Amino acid sequence: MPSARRKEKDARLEAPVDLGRLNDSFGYLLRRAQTAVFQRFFDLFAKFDIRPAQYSILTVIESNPGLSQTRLANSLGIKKPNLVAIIDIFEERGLTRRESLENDRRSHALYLTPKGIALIGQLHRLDAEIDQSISQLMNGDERRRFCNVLRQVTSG
Amino acid sequence: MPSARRKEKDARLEAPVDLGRLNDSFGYLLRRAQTAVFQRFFDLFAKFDIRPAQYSILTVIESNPGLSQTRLANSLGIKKPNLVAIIDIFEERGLTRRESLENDRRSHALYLTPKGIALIGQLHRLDAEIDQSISQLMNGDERRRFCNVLRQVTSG
DNA sequence: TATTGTTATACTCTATAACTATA
DNA sequence: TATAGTTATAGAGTATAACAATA
Repeated sequence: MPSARRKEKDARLEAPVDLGRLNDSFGYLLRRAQTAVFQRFFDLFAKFDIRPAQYSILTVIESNPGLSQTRLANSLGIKKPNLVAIIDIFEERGLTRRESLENDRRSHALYLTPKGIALIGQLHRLDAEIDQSISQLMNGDERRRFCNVLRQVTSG
Repeated sequence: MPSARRKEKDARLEAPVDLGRLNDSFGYLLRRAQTAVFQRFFDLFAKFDIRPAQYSILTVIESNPGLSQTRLANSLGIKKPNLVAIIDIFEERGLTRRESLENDRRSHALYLTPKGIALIGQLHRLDAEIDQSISQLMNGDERRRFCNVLRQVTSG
């Protein structure tokens, strides 16, 4: 296909489609925005071989050293069975360790290793970078308001 | 386990976990909010055996009668191959139809059937219901601002 | 040579039931 | 009898390569 026609065709292909009611559907807008932000996380974290969910898990272990897998899973809305393989991989990579408790030997206390602590510091910087690129679209008051709205939406 | 201890244990299990930096991560808050809203869509649409992605597809066909599968897929950020089975199911259920084009017989023009039109009307009402429950957390100006921010985040 | 719709396929994410060892 | 962690497994959702028909 000649380049002129090619361009014409591309334009038609990318011509605006009317999204109709979706344009004003909070649920749809939220979905698309979340997907876009996730993609940025994915790309930025790729060089550390860390995915968004893994980042959130390391962050919670960092802030709550010694917590159990059940509490960790509940806090992030992850099912316990799906956490096992993730923690296994962290241990293989030397990022976290499971410590046995003397008073309840069913439970494991989770901790970051020094290597894990070093990594999460780098990841936080990337997270903050993404956050800043979004935050610049708003002023400080708006950002606080929107974060609160998002928290309210999440909890009920 | 006695009921008193049971309660004690539940409290400990549900005790607040510090999410650390995630508490101020727009990406994380967006993710959790989107998941929560999706769950509401999922539950509300269940009685029509329609999932959120299916709702968005029907909506775009409604607003752009005769568009092709490629344009439909591009507009919603869906890969073409993943659209095929969805449209097949719509046809089996008598919600949409593919019409052959005389000038380009590779392409199919998509249309809602009368049954599809009736259904999408009901779905829009449910979508509006969810939307209203979220919108009441803000005033009108905030909602418009927030939607604009979400659109900006989505487009880059 | 390029594009539309399609098939096949693989990978991730998520969800549930059931097991084990402890309590 | 109940709980923590685990295993196995099944279902969505999503991604890519490659094909046939058509342009």
